[in-house]
Amino acid sequence: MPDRFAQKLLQWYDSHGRHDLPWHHNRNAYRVWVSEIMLQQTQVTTVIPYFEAFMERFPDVQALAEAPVDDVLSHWSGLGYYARARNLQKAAQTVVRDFGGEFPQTQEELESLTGIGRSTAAAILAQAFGIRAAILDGNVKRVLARYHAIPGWPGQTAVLNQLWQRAEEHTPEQRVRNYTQGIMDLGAMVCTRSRPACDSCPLQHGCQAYARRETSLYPGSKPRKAKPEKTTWMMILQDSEGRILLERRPPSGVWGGLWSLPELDPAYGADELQEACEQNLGLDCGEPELISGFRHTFSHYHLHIQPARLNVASGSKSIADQGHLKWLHRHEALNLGLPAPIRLLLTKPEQTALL
DNA sequence: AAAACGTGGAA
DNA sequence: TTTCCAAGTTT
Repeated sequence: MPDRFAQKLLQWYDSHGRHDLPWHHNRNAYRVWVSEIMLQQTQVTTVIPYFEAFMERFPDVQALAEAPVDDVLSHWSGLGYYARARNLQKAAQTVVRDFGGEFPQTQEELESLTGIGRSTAAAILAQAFGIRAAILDGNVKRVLARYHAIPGWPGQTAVLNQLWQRAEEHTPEQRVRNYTQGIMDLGAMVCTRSRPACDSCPLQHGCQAYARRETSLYPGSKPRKAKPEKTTWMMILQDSEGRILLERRPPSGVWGGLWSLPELDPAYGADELQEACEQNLGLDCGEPELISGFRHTFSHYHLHIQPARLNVASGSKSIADQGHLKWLHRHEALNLGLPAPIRLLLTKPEQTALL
């Protein structure tokens, strides 16, 4: 019995798939690569404006490799998973230095570039070079888990291995570019997470989950865990010129590499805030003004952010623009790749007055 | 193997 | 309001 899976999918793609996304134009390995990295765990509609601006500023791998890292991060600000941006530039430098500015065309070499894993490498091979390679993103996982009624949560290695095997089986020799785009489109537009449009699905015949009317059971859901609650101080330090102090965050950890308001351990307590601030930053600070905090929810925990505003004597400018600290005016600060919640703090109308 | 890594939209 | 999860990879 011949496998009609790819054939039916390609037929559907020709009339119903997405043929007009920004990275489909002027297609080359660089544009495909950047789009694939941006699209990791990120929806298409979110990525599009970032992709356009990024390509305007960094039109090729050379431009990206040579750019200041702050420039790269600022173009990523608000997109999340900032390690992607740092890895992207590092990989660009590798491509320029080790591959003569041309992207390699093997799975192994692509995966050697930081930020490129199995699925992204395959996507680049298929999309940019038309080389047969199986992808397995969230869309494909959902389509295959349903089509073959594969039980369990894809986060489990055993489940993931079955999905990869099916992905490899179905990937055709011909038209891989359209096939990989098509199966993602099907997952995004027809085989959706909730209320899939099975009546207009080209793979309805043969779909095990549909045959049992159990599409909602696949893929299995992630076991839920309670999110830990964390607390932190965010200091708004302002000098007599109205400038605020920013610090560069360490490369690992949340908002890695971005500039943010200086953060202080909540263990200090509100009463020790001034002293702790002076001690940590080496400044003469005034009395802290506590501002009502807010809770920010991350993937794995809740963060209670407690802002505090301090006026800093302009005499204590010795640390200005040294190391990881920087005095900036508000309009300059917004262009430095500030993480979204902090940008929120700086720009929300009801909170702007704080600065 | 499991946790960490972000943000915005949908349910 | 809270949870889930979306074109995953790294540690």
